[in-house]
Amino acid sequence: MEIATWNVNSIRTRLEQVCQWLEHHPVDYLCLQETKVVDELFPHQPFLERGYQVYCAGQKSYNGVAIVSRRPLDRVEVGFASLLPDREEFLDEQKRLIMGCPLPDVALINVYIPNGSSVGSDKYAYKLAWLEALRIYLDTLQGQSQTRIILCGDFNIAPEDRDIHDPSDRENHIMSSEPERQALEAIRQGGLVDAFRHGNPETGHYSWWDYRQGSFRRNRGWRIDHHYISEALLPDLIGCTIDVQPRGLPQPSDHAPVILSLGLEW
DNA sequence: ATGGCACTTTCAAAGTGA
Repeated sequence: MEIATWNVNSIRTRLEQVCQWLEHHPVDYLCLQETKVVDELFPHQPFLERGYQVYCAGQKSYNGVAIVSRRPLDRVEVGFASLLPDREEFLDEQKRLIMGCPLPDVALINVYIPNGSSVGSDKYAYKLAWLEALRIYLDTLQGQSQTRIILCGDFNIAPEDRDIHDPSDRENHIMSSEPERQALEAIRQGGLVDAFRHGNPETGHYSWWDYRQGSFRRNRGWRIDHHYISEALLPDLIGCTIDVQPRGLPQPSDHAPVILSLGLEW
């Protein structure tokens, strides 16, 4: 089973690149973030023609997630509300979470975690609240039925200094401040493993590069797009790789796709 | 200290991202 995550920064602008990429990398599930389109306008047809179906949860202009799938997903749900009905509704107003089950005891959760703007801002507080809700959501999901979890997406957090080209001043920087890292660590402590870091200890591997200052050419990036898997899935882990090729195309997304390979049988 | 680049939206200047 192959699963990719890719923040495409508008699915309609990136449609040709995404379809091209899928033809060379026919993954089973492609988890998209920042689709930036309402569901009625999501371009289903190009994916249907390539043997995929689309589960999407979008909004106008901002955010939006989707799972492009080669097989039907069971129990597809959008947002926190399906498991956390008492949670404040404002955390589901922005379309940032979609989940479905490839297998009865495996949940695939695709997230677009808030950026947070700057440390200490209102958006930063929203990001931390969203992360706390995600932690409770995952605990609830795991606790209910021993579901194994594949959690992927754009986390907008570099977990460690080796995930940043230049970690100086990281404490005051969005995506690397200590409260953000601790919030992600609290999620991970529910028994999740960073699939890329399992066997890739060295620095210099990134998934996002700023559009400005020739950041990609100079490999001045951040590793903020991740796959986390339940420890119970570790025996099935084959590998996790970042495909930097699309980032070098004309008019690219600022993120590269990250591919998870699992030896799971259908 | 600021902007640098790209995307979206009642079409063009502003909000957002990271």
